[in-house]
Amino acid sequence: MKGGIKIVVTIRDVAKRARVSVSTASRALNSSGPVKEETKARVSKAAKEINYTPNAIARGLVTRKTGNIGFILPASVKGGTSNPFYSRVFEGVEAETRERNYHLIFSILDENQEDLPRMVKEKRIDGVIFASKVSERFILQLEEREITLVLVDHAIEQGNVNSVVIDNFNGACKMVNHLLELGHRRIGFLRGPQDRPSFIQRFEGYKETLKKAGLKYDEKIVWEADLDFNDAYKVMKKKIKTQPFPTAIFATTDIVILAAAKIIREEGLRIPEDVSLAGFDDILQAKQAHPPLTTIRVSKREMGRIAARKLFENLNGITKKPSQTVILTELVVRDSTGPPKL
Amino acid sequence: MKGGIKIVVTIRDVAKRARVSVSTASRALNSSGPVKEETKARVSKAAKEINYTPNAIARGLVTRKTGNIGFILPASVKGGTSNPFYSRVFEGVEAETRERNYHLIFSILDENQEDLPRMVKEKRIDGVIFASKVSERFILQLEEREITLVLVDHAIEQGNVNSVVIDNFNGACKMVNHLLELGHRRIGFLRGPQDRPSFIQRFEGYKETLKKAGLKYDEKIVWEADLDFNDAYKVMKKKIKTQPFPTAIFATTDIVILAAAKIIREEGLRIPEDVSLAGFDDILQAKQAHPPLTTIRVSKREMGRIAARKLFENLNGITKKPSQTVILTELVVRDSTGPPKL
DNA sequence: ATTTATTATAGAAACGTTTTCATATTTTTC
DNA sequence: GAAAAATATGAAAACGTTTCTATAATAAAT
Repeated sequence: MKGGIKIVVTIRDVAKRARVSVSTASRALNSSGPVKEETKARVSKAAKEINYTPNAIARGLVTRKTGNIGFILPASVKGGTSNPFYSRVFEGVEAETRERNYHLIFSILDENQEDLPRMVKEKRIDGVIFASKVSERFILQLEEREITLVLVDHAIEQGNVNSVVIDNFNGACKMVNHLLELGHRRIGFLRGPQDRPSFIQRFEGYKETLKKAGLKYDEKIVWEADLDFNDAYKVMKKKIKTQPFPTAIFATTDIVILAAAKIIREEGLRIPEDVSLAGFDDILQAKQAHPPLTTIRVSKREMGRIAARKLFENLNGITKKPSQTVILTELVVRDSTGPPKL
Repeated sequence: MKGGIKIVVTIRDVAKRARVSVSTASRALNSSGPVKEETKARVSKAAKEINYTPNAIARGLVTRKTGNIGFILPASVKGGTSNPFYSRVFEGVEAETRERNYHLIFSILDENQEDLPRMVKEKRIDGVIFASKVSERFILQLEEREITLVLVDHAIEQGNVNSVVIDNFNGACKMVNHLLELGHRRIGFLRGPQDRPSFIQRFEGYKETLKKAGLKYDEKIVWEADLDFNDAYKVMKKKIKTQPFPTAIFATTDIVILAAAKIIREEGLRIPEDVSLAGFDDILQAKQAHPPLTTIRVSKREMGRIAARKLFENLNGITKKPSQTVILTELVVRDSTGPPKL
């Protein structure tokens, strides 16, 4: 075995050993057609004895299924693989994929790339999960090729596309209500780039809730930051002098509020005594922070699982028409919010 | 095109259109054999016109190369996909993989699984990168199948295995020296599980440096914690009462020292005035923490890139014999360390 | 006991490439 | 200008499966 001759065990060897034809061996192994119990046993035994494993490539060629699915993350997502939100979504996808005996190809996509990723063009995958923003042109191209697609944390206006999205609007409402109940009347909002539906919705939730409470919307305390720590830090550094300063700040994202927390503490202000801070997503660090962060919990892992499940249901023809699943949120009150100073 | 008839463009179509045989078409497209400039141009043109993309599966069947590589993370790694260390390593692997036009299959491996992962058995990959701990039996099985392998953040005693490891020992020495220079004489160590070479080496670095400085090793202030936030938090909660308490604590990992920081702050102690804190790895959160963490920087992304590069060099026959690459570290002094109180 | 239906098996084609081998064409050499 | 060498092309085999079709063996029905 070690002696230089490379031995590749094929189904042909199994067939020979079990003294059946290749086709029966195949049928026996996959239970894909009639075969006598006795021979079936004989084939399985033979396969086990010579340690046979089917070659996925060869199989894929004829079945036109690869057993792989793709997970694509746009290059614009801050933090890439290390992004605390999407890495958890990915975790869910991975778990579901593994349980179903599929394999998972991961890829980062440059958005202004004209063409479909090679992954799909070369037919390496059966379906694909797309996280975050995708261009419509892209989706159209996928549809044309009849590649099953699921969007996660993003929905597309027109068209029937599978998607798993967050109930962003109500999540934001919950948080603002929480702050209102604590007695805050001057609540700032640190919003993300407004080119993504999720962030727009969160902002809408903020505005709407203020309005309902009869409070006027003050754009002096609505600031915009990119969704990474450094940028948010810079933005807050500029805005920290705003007068009158809000008694509470709510941010589109935990990351962003964490950056705010840093600068606020550096300025000698106390959280929540001087200013309450609230985030969205409930990433791991929210709980670990000091003080632990009040936030809106999103089941990121679950989102991934659901997206994957949706994909598999489509692949296996269980479902045919695309659907949108909305993930509900939960208010998690920790120590970064409290009543305002009098 | 939309009308139900599924059109699959194959090399046969290209050949027909360019009025050459399939074999010349193949040669032309891949520059894999002699073909007249003129016909080559004709073939390329034809291919472009009908929008031909080679089917990777079919190609893989004959070339016995898939163009995929695997990245495997043991299930025991805390945080899985979200682990702040390995997710960055993965990022490096991904980047390198993409640049080389390979694809990346990600998988989590249950360690006490007897058998090789399906990914390799079914020949879906050309080579594999293994992060963290791997069982020797596993490596042997891979060698037997002649699957190229690179270990990252782990080395194996016996045998010639490609690996990329950290200079853990010297990294730890640097940090302890830094603390000594600040004037600390009672330095605690929060170590990780001692079943992994990396963590043993870091611990050795700690002990050795103390010894060289003529300080005695006090096991009362050497504590062991699992490498996740919660466990470290629990451990520290128990040990916080230790008397006399160290004036500085060094931990195997940033995560662990971050957990320690939390409980220390909750106990009303100040960092670094009352106790200096130092970590290892320089994960993103180290810089973002309050106060920012003094730590040992490891180029995680670079580790991933190097590992991948090593793999590709082996796959392409550029290098034949396995080698070990040691990644050097760098002391990063931030605000969590300072001179001890008198 | 014969026909009919059912179940088992085998042979061959197909999947879309690359590669080997043989043949045809062109170029070089003497 | 013929022989030799180099270059260009095409036909067919191969990669390892699954699946289709045809035939053989068995069971059920008359």
